[in-house]
Amino acid sequence: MNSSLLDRLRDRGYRLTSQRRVVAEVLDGDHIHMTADEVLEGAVSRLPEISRATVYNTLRELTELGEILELNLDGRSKRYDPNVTRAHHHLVCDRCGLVFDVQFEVEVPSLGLAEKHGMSIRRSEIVHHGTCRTCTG
Amino acid sequence: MNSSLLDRLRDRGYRLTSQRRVVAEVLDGDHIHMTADEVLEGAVSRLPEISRATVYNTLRELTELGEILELNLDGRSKRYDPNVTRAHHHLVCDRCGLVFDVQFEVEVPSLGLAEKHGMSIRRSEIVHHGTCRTCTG
DNA sequence: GCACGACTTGGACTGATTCCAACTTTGTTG
DNA sequence: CAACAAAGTTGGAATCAGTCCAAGTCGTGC
Repeated sequence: MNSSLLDRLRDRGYRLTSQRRVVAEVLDGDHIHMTADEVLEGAVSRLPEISRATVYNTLRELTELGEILELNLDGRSKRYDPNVTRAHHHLVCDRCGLVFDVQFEVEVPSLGLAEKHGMSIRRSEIVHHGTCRTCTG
Repeated sequence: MNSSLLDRLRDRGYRLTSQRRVVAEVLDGDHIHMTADEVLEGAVSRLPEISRATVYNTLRELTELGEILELNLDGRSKRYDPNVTRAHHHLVCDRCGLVFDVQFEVEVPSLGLAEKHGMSIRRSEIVHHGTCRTCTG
């Protein structure tokens, strides 16, 4: 999954730098919703000289390519979700920012023409907001 | 609707200040999704000496009381939606931040126990991401 | 009308993210 | 394999949204 991501990058004319390799490596996994800072932290532990700017650049590129999803779940940091293939909902604790995936077999119904207001829709997401067990106390 | 919002505030022990009145007034409407800055701008035009901090305070209070919804649609500013009674989706342009309401008669299916991961869910939202006509160019 | 506590204020501060100009590296070409 | 150009990286400055705070103001109940 990860090597093929790097392949796809190269095929699209992106250079394979050690930085991109490391970021891809850090993001690998299934129920991952890391902030840019967490990605940086993981990247630094593998490649100490990597910079914050590069992590942000790479996350933007991967998002634009559709390889990861950029999530604005709470109003704090964006989170990045490498699971773009299996549709799923997100469950967010509004207090601490904790995120769970929900594999829920209900499709978001697609919109009719009138409802689209002339927009082209790229993706639809379902987010459940609440409070996690720890924060409920 | 607006006077009753002020009534509800007073009933809960909040003082009726001119600032709160003005913010409530600015937020009144049906398909409104203003940023804090836009609320401030509207408030200043009615009460020039109102401060940014007060607008933020009031928006937080109204959100906590459930009188408005706080939306994190794009990664930029939060937006505030006074329509809390009629369930609806949001349609967001990821380029310019434009928001439309979609009155769509499909409920978000509620989650089973296992899927809640021990969380208590307060609200569920559906967001459609895309590009608006202007930004598609 | 007074007093008390709730509310407001502006300016400093924080956290997240973007920008930038100089430097480095990759992939290509001869 | 050496050299080159373009793409990528860097760290630090800058921006943007939002929060915090101590001092001053004002709504409300008596």
